[in-house]
Amino acid sequence: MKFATWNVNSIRARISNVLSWLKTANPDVVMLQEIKVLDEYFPRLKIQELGYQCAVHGQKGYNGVAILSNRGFDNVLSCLPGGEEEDARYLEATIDGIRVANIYMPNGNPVNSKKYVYKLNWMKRLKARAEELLIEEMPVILGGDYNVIPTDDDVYDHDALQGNALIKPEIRAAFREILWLGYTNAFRAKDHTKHKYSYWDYSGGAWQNDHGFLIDHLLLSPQAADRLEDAGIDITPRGQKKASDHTPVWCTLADLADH
DNA sequence: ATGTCGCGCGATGCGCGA
Repeated sequence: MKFATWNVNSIRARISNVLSWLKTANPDVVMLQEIKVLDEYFPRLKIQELGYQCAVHGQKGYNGVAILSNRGFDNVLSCLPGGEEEDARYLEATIDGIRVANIYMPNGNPVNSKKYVYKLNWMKRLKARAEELLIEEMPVILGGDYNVIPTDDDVYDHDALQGNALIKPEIRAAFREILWLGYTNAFRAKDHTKHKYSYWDYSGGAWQNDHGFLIDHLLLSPQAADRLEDAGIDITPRGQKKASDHTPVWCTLADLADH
């Protein structure tokens, strides 16, 4: 069973790229971030034509998350518990016995602003939810755009990002706190190659020069990690016309029947 | 020749967020 996370930077601007990638990559579940659209304008039909159902938590102009599934959904939850819902950044559903949480973490820049405090608080709430999800001992995937570069080897030049919320030690520490609950970073469990990225800025020739960051992650609970078969980053969509600035990160879990 | 993109607003550019 193949899972992917992809910040598409507007689903309406990216629909051709997304449909094309679904056909090529054939994922079972896709977590989309920054769909930037109200639920009623989400291009459901085109996606349904490829055999996916859509759970959507949209917002006008900014943010917004959706989950695509070719195996349906149960128990959809569209707010991260433990605080006021300010933005559409969270969506959770059960798919084939796996609890899937789609995360669009606040960016947090500039530091020492309300936005930075908001990010730290959001991370605390996510940690609490991540801990709660472990209690039932079902497989859990926390996937999405974390806006966290976990180590200096996950960015082309950490000096260039000094003072940026994506690499702040306390942000990294908050990310590690979630991992230490017992979650495994799927990509890093399968690939230790340094300087592998999921995001390249549109400006300054970042893509052409491979000046990227690794900020999109799939975190697996122990029961999900036990079923991890493979994981990777599919950089092809980033090189295509009218690309998102992010590219899909994916993993495959063994089906229960094969396990 | 140029070099970021997408959005809303409500205009045919600008400011914002990323």
